[in-house]
Amino acid sequence: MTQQNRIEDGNEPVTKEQIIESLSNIEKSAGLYIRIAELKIFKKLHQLTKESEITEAELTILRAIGLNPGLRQGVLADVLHIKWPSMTKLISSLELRRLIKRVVPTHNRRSIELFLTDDGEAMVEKYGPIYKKAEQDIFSMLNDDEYQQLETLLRKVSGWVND
Amino acid sequence: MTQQNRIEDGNEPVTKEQIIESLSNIEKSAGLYIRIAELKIFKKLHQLTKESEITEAELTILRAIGLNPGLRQGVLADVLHIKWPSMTKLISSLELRRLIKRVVPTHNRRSIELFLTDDGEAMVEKYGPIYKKAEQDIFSMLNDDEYQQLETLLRKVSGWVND
DNA sequence: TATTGTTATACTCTATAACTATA
DNA sequence: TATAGTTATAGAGTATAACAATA
Repeated sequence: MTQQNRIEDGNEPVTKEQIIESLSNIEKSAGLYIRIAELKIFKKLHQLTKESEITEAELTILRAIGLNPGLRQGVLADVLHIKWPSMTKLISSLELRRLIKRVVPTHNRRSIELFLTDDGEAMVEKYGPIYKKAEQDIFSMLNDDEYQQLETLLRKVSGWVND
Repeated sequence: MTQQNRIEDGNEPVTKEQIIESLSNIEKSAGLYIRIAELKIFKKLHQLTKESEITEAELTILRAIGLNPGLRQGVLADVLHIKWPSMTKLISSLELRRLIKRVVPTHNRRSIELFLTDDGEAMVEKYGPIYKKAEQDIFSMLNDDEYQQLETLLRKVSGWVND
């Protein structure tokens, strides 16, 4: 807070472009780009989230359950890199809103299987396309080929290489 | 985390691989992959951060200042998609630790220019390679060509296309 | 004893808005 | 009035550990 030595007048100010240019030149920095890209996506989605009844994370969970009825939440948490306590909260909230139901199977009463309710399915139907459109906007600067490449590379990096 | 293979009465349990497979089939989902990749990176870096005197975000800021002496923090905040109040905290912390100095130029006393101290430069020298090594690990499943492609594509997505 | 999930707590991040000061 | 940065406060997200119930 204390003022310091006022030296060197007449410096040209550093512009955004110069910073980007210089940071880009730090050897390998895909990690930095991923972070920036993620922040951009997050901003966009956050905007959407404020206007909708559901977040993108919740929608992903609903989709996963819809595609895999009977899914256990622990398994889903591991796949999506979400900690169990966080998943508990998310699932509880979704259940409160009647979007999913929990079923305790008789053969193993310590696990809980998840299913979509009709409302849950309707939610996926409704917001799926909206979030898809948002994603298309985010990646609109890539052509189809490039998008495909990016997807493939990111799948490798994320460890989701099941082909 | 590893056992899933007990196939019990009627419905077989859903495995991680099945979830990944099914989620992968949701048409366009690079956003999801970016998030997962980011989480992986974050985990790795967090590990490093706990053991070092500086976080990756701080190191990026130091690097940016080192490469652009006289940088203003508002400009840097915008480039890195960090809000001003957050940047204020980060910068204050770095100043307290004597890694940077703030200089108020005489020609515009409401702006503040940033410079690295010798300690700051030493910090970049010390931890730069460590974080670089971590990044190489994270992307080790890509060959050089693939890494290059990924970097180029992500730069486009992040809006850092200055070429 | 190991698995599956929950609760409680604390800590980091970030967002927002109101504020100071300079121009 | 606009710009540059700060402070204050509150909210979301996540981590950790301790806990309960089932196997």
